[in-house]
Amino acid sequence: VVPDPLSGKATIEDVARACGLSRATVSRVINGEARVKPGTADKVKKAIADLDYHPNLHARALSGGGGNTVGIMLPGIWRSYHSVLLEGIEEVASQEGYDILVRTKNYLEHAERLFDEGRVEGFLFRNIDRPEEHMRLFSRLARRGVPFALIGDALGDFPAIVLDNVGGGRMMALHFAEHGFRRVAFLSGPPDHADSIDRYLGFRMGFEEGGKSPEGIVRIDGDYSTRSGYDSMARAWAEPRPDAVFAANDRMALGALLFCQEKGLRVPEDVAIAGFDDSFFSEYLSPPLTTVRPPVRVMGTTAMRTLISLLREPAAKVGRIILPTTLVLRASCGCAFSRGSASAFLQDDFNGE
Amino acid sequence: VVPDPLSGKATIEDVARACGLSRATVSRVINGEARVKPGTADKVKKAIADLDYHPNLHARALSGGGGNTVGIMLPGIWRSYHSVLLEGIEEVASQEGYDILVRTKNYLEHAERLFDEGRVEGFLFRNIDRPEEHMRLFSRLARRGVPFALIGDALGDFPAIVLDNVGGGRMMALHFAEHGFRRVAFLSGPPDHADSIDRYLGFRMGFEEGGKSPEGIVRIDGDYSTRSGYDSMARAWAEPRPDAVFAANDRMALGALLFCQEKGLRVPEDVAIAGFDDSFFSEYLSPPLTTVRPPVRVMGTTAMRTLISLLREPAAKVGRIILPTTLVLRASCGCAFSRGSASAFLQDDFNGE
DNA sequence: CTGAAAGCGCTTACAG
DNA sequence: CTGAAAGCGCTTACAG
Repeated sequence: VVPDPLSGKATIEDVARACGLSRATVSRVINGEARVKPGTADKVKKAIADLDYHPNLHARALSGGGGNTVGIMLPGIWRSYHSVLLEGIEEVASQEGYDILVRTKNYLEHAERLFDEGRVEGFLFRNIDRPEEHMRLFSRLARRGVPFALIGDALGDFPAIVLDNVGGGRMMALHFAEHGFRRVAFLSGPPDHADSIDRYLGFRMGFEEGGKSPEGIVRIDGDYSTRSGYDSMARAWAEPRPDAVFAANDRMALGALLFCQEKGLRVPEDVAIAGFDDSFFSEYLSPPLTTVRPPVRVMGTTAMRTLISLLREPAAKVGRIILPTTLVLRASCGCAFSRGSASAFLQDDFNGE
Repeated sequence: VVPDPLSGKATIEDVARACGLSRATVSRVINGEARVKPGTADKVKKAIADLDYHPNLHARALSGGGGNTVGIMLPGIWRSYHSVLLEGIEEVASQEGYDILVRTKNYLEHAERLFDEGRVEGFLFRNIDRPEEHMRLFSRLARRGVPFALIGDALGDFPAIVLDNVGGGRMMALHFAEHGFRRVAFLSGPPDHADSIDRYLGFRMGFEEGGKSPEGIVRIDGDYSTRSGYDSMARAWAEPRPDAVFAANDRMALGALLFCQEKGLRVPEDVAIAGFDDSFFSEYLSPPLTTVRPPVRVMGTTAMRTLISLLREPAAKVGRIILPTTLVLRASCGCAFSRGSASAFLQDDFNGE
């Protein structure tokens, strides 16, 4: 009675017939309902295996079963960061029986449609720019009761998985203090950007905690770009010279590094430099960049877990979940790892690309 | 008559009622069928807009409309490569009205289920390892008539979008010849790996074409790993010394570079080095690595176009599509770009991470 | 514990 | 050009 697997797929009707039961009973077995006689369930399971039966998603979803699909909206530019995030998300999704629909472009225009069409039941957003437009979308979704969570940047008070920026800044300051740096420049992002502000606050806090006077800190506003890191470094490099520079992100740290290269300043001998993000390029710079690493993969798993709990309990109140960062010490702060990456590459059989 | 958008979604029935027509007619308008009176169509469209109606995917798919979703199966380790690929794929998918289901892990086990459940109608695979298992899966899918295409590595004679490895090797050889290199080492991947073989063949071809004797080429087999690049370079660095080294991939080129660093050899003064892939780290090495760049984004768009044509015409015969590569000249081959990346970073407002 | 039946929201011959 | 009706493959009260 095994049907030709080539000719169409088996349906629940085929299974029911094969074991002499009704579709309803088969359905109950599939969905793991309690009230089915064990012997009956076994017969059904056998028939399912024999026929290589797979319940049709669309029929299930149509009749109220739910599509078990979520939309993951990522901006395209995140590259490796976004791949790691996706891995974390997928790991949890897979465990919980969800599939993932991904969009990296124009998701602002498509998100609602995906939901309206019944294609996805909820969303994870990694929003980074255009806060007003995101805010509008999120408000609409919230009003309609669509489950979603944000990754990375909080906006409004929607459920969000964010970084402990204060803690990251603090750790870096404590490390700077250990190195004995007294005069430091903080190359800030946009002065009104929450992440940058928190990194700065944490940095001040840690610096004092490390026994240094916060008077030794100069803050220079920028805009996160490599260019602005370069420019801010140029401004920072005035009398009295800083011992070290902490940039609000790695791109700005790279800009600062380029300035030093151009001026013939040695890093870390003349000035130490550190960043934030542990961007993919940071370990390849010369010297390799000391930085703060976000727990990217964990952000993914946490976000997906949060979304799933929201899917199951839409009324649940979820606020902000704050994830701790890690200090990554490389040569640019003066730690003796200079070009040590070489041996690491060889040992791990470095999996570049 | 505008229903509260909060309370459930409008159905085709709502639209039909709103304009006093039948569901069939509304359906025809939605699907752009010809035989509908223009005036009627307009009324329907207005009602659709008024009610903010979106056809339910599952109902559509169930009644034969097709789910317009494809599965993209990528190995997790590709990082930035895989993001760019996805962008290309998504661009075309979006234009053609398809959505994308992504899996980066365990897709070998899940691919068939995704199809069996009706979740996806076809696949794009970026397979890189375990050829036997992939081969088994692909054969089964082909037997069942499931549309799919491979990206990057061809396997069997399934539809595949591949790189012009011969052409890439040839371009590098021609460039080496211009530099006047006469003795060169080719650091090969596994001796039976098609990509590596083609890169080698192209290289020989180009070297001769450039007026140099292929006798000057030494080939050393490896396995693509950084470690093996290091070891092969150690073997290559024997009398008579090579002027230049071409590695079958950037990871091996990195290994070669590490060997040189350790031995105090200057690159490119003592020996030039080039790779293949333009891996994300290649431009950050010191010196930045000369390499061959695959058209990653175009591979994505081409793959998706191919899949869509297969979806529409399952019987169509699609073979291998070979895409050209680009030579990327940086400092490691002796071109005067030494550390020139700096200015490039600043000009483009380098979008790292 | 099990089954008959209604219904999910569409599409598509079949009539007219 | 348009509509009534069947059907896609499930789930889920409702009976028993």
